[in-house]
Amino acid sequence: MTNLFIGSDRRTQKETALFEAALDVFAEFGFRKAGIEDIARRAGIANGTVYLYAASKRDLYKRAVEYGLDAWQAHAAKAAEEAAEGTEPGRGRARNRFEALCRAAYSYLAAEPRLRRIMSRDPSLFPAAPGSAEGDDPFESVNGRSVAMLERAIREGVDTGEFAVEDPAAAAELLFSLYRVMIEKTYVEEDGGERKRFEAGLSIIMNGISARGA
Amino acid sequence: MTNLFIGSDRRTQKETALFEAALDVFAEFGFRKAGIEDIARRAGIANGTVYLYAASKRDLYKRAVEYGLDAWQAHAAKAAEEAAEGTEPGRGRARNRFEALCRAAYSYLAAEPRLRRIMSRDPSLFPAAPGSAEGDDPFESVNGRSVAMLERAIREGVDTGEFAVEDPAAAAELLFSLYRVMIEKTYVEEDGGERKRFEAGLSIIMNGISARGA
DNA sequence: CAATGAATAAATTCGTCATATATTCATTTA
DNA sequence: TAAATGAATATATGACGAATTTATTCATTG
Repeated sequence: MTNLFIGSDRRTQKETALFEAALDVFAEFGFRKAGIEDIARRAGIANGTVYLYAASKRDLYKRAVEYGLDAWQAHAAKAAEEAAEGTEPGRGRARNRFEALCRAAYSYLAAEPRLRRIMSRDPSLFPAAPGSAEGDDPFESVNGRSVAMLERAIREGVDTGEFAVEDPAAAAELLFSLYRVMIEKTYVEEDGGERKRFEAGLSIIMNGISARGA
Repeated sequence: MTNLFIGSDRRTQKETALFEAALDVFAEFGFRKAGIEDIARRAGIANGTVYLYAASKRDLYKRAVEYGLDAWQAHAAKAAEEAAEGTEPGRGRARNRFEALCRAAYSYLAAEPRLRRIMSRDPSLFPAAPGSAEGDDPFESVNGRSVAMLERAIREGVDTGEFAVEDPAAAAELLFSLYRVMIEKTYVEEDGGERKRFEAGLSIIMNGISARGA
């Protein structure tokens, strides 16, 4: 173990290149028609090297998508934190955090055609997609964290009196589902009205969870 | 194919029997594995008679589902009207109508496993389902009427000051989409928490569209 | 003349081979 | 000597025709 840092660093770089290439190829061709050879070439590694980072093509798909979802989530979480930082607790902080979370998540995806494409092709990526059963979500971990993030944001508002929601957990689940629809509407229709629909939806939701007196 | 629009009583009865049988079989086996012979037998008519009411198996599917959606919609519309009847305009009538509309639509589907099954099997039945494009909705007519019904209910509330919504058309579209999610969550998970999620969602929406002073 | 159901056309399944591509592993590299 | 390679191998996929099932038609019927 002469240089553990460089070793792990190189490994991470290679892994990143692999997942980026995988996202490109899976997005362009879908799971079936995507080729390991193509992915390996684009990542600048050999065919067999792929199997040092994933157990199978399916596993590579899962890891690459998880990598993409993680980046998306991290971006949204960061934006929410930054929005909350400038505000005093209770003085609209929960609203700011919640709204920033929604906006950042939405706009990040607008700039990530690969994830949109992949999710469009493969509805099973979302928990309650038709055909999937209870424990079926392959991204339970990421999606679960997203729902938890929403729930925390809502609870903060409820605690400070900014929000009035009877069941924050159920509300978070519902909003996550609603979020899926907005995404669908965005990538499926692409009629130029997405932004408007997003704003209309966000407005209703913000109003819907806000306490009357606030 | 003969004239499909001449509606004698016998024909209507036969048509109804055919569509009912078709809903049964399509729900049980899905479009592909459903057999015309099976449907005809259950409807008590001969094989060839089916083609007096539909141009093809695909057309029969479309007509049968449309028949089912029509019944669903009619039920919800009736419930909304009845709820509105007892209330003076402006004195909570819009709220009553809107809430009744949502509840009736939801509970009707809970009692109609065939429609749930069919929609579950065939996500393309809904306008913005993955894979479908702009003019792709085979049930544009029914779905369009549903959205219009929502929009009218919202506009009534806006006019009387009960609701505060910037863009009723966008809101109606959004709510219709949200409705799809509730349905998905209902028939996919069946974990006993549907009712709770429905109530949580309806509460946020009702609050979200309501005017602050109302 | 609406309705029928046997006749016909069309679609689907199944078995086989040919091709492509996912995966392994003996060898090389750094 | 652990990580990486890429040719070798196993597995999956696609193409094709025959066999079978199923959708659709239409001459006949009540």
